[in-house]
Amino acid sequence: MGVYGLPGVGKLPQSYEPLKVEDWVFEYWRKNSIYKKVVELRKKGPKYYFLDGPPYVTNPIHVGTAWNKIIKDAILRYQRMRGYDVWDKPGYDMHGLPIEVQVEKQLGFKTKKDILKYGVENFIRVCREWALKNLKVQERQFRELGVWMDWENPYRTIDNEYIEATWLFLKKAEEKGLLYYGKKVVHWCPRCETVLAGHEVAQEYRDVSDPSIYVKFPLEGREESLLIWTTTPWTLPSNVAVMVHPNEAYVRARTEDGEIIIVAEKRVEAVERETGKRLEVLDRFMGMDLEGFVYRNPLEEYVPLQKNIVHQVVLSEEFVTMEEGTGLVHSAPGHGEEDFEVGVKYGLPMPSPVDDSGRFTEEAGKYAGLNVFEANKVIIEDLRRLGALYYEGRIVHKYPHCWRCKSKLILRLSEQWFVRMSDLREELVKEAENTMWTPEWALERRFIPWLSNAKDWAISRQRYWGIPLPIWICEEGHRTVVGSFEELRRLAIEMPAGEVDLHKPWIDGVVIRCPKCGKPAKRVPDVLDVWVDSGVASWASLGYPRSDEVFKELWPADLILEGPDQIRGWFYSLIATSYVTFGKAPYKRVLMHGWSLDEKGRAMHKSLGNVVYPEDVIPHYGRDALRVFELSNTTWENLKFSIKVLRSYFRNLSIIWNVYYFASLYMNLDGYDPSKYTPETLSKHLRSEDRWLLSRLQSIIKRATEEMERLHIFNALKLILNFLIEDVSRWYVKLIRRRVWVEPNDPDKLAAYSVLYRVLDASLRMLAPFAPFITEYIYVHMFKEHRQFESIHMLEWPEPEEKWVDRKLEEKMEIVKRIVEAASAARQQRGVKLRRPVRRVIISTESKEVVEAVKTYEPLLKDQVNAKEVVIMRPVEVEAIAFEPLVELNYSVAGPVFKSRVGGIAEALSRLDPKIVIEELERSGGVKLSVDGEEVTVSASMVNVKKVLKKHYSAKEFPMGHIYIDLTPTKELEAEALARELVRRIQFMRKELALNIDEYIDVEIVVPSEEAKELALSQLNYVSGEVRGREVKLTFKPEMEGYRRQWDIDGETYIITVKRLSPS
RNA sequence: GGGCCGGUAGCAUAGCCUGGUUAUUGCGCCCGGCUGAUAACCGGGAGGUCGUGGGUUCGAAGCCCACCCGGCCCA
Repeated sequence: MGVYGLPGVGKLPQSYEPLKVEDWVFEYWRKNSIYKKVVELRKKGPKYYFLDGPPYVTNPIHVGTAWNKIIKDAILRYQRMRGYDVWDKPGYDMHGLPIEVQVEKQLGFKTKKDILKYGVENFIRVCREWALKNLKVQERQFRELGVWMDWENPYRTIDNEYIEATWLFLKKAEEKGLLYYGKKVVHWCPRCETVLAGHEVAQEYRDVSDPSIYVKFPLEGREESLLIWTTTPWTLPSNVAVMVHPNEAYVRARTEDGEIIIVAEKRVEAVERETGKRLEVLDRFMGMDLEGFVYRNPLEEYVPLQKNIVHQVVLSEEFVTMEEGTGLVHSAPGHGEEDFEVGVKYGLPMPSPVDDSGRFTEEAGKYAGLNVFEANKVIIEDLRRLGALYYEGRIVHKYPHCWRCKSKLILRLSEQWFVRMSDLREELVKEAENTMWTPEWALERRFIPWLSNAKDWAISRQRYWGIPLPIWICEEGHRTVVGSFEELRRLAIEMPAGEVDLHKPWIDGVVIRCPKCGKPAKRVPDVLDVWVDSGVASWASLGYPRSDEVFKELWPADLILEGPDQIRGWFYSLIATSYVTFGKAPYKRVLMHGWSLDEKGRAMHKSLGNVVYPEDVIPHYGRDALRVFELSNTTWENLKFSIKVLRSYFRNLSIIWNVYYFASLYMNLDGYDPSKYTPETLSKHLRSEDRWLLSRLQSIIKRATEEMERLHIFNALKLILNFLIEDVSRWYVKLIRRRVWVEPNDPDKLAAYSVLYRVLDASLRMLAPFAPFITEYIYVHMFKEHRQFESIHMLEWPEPEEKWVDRKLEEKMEIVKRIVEAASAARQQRGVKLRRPVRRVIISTESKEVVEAVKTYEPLLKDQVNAKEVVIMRPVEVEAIAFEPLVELNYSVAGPVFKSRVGGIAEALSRLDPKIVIEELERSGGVKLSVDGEEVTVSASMVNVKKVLKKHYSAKEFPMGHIYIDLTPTKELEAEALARELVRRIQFMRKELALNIDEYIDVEIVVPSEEAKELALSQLNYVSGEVRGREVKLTFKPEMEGYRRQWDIDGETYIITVKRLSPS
């Protein structure tokens, strides 16, 4: 692409002010309907169905929610730049208990009865208003982040078409025989008075302190008792059995009180430890020997239902553990999931004498009317009085709570509607294996195990603000599941007047004719688990089944993308509903992102007060910095939200801004025309570093594209940022600075411009999906004139151009960088500034690569190390030039011979010219010295001859050799050094005067000495050229009027006066 | 109790799949430099039990085992 039109490059403001940039861009997008145009532009491209996971509309979004949508936005923008026609309908999850709870709180309700008093219709109206209000808040927040989705047309789970889509699922479940109404032990919230699904329960396990009691159940017709352990005394009135492990050893043991109890052998010690009571083991037998033993529940006299139950010992390998308790497990099938399974297996009775609000019913006799948790202590007291309590303690353990109202949950037998997911486990796993996940372990180690263990899905809730179950039941008990509104209309014999609203209470007014017997049928009162709502989104959001046009074209989704909580949430509910309905997974690809934590790595919680909202950071660093910070995080790892780190990304953006500002400044000044001067047209004038940068760009494009395709977007972003900052800003711009400072129309300069322009253009496009504001601003101000499009987001993601790839050149540059580093280290160790030119830099190496690299980049290297000459030598050659011999006395040999005179001899030796000493030694095997008037002869064995670096050399190692700098001073070098010092100070003063870059000045320099004057005079042309001086005078006394400053240069004082010429 | 992910300098991180010179980068700190992109930038330095312990190997940050800490999930 790239239809270049108008000449000239636009100019940017000097400093990056994110809020100004972003406000401007928002306004630009709005005024020019940019989003609509981008969508329109891609209409003909291949389809890309992205399915948005609907956020729950309770609270305003925080930086974690923001992260989710920002990742989505970056990927969608990328896909658009790749030419796809992206489906970007956002969604909102708007039903369910969380909203009901918040509304109840707002209205001051305590129980479900308050809702009935208030009126279901009114209550639902308030819930709807509440959801809509929050939707607006979230929508505004998402737009504020620069997220481009179809905000005008979101999918909402409360709309009639959407609701119908859930009906389809239930209809299919019914047709396939997967829907059933059954008794099951479920987690129940006594406050909300409804069942909760497994994934809802999972979210809220908290540490609580509960009783931990050991209870004796006397065996019928024997003297011993079974000892059981429980943390829920309130389930004892519902006990019907005790489970033991058939293949574990049990013992009869005498207690300190002389009673006999039965306990697992492996638990004896632990029980003794916890209760602090000794046990005397009498004999031992296997658990299976206990099967069928009958015992009495000590509470039977208080609890009428207990009287009709024959309590027995049953066997279970699965549920009896030797890890805790006594090895004998109290079993109440009405109040425990495992107990329930055993109850079914053995055909045990399943009392569950607890009502919806968690109070004991009449069946519980003495305890009727008591809240089960309050009943705990009453029951413990009763057991104590009856002599059945062996020990009472307390335990802190995890216990499930209601995820919305935080009440302690109870397990309770209840009749609910289920979808038989447990039958589909294997098929779901097979289907899931066909989907592609990033990271892979999320599929293999989290999702597949979850699917293989799928439980039947309790989809009914005894609540109000939800999708009413589309199930009607007639007097004969026949049930009809209605699959669409059309079908409902056909079957209805009574329908309320007014607008159709598939919520309660309107829908409850619909009476249908039973298709089986023709009798009237009424709807069951329950609503759907809200997870069904979002679960059907893959088709509901496409308007299916009311219309199948879009559905046929798009379904299944190309990508979904959510946090780890959705493995058993949405990732699951999507595939579950879809598999039941269509026998197929509704998505091809899943990207799982991490959890967002606070700076210290703790989860963000309202109660901890550590929640960060986008509004907290945007005013300081802007949206792009927030986005880039979040997008840089390894997507599937947790994001520690740190303002400090965010700030460093803001700085990165500032540097990038600076690069574009730099380019815009000079290109604009020179009227550079990027359509005329391109790397292709100036190919002959490209320097090695120009070709290097072009090659680097191709590598970056290639690798960034690969990373994007793998959904490793953080790697792509880091590559692009690093390229712009390290390669372009810190290296290339530094290299070309002098080239852009020459007068216009020099092809060498234009070549640099053409490369910089090419690189900045491609990089900006790659950065656009991540930082849409700053890139748009720069694009519109700097590049737009040469493009046919109004927005950078209408352009295409760059393609690598093979013709510019030169890996060798890139490798050679790495070597050059190492050399430059070593050279500046060598200067520094001798305190020689870079501004001071040196005679010669010698690179000592045996490596061919280094030789080639130096050859390729010689001018660059000379410039960067500021040397008159750069040469390569072999180590032996360097030795001859940069080293000189040094003769030292070998004390271990000379010491014993000369004793106390050794010090004087060493000194005398060091005063001699080493060359002569060596010659003498070679000739005669010894050298004569005169020490304190006495002549001594030092033999060859008494000295060490070494090679040391000459005084005027500094050396430093680099990975493939050594660098030697010849620092020998000369008049010319002195003069040049002084000139550069002067230039720098005059430039500084120009800057202080805020002169235009192209303005001319008069300069007067007061020099400290004749010598300095002479030096400066030889460089006067250079100085005036560099600082745009019309007239540059050297004097000994300040005379000229103007801006004056006194400077210290290497310990001498210079007074510089700068006079601005009247502006042209 | 079980599973998954993470643990690398004061802080934040790369490398781990596929073992191999002196462990990457940024922030901060110390010293120096540069200078018409400049509230930017460059060089040098200090700073590391690569969570701990064991194993495999000529060689382990990396592979294996156990444990500890953090986060998430399951029960």
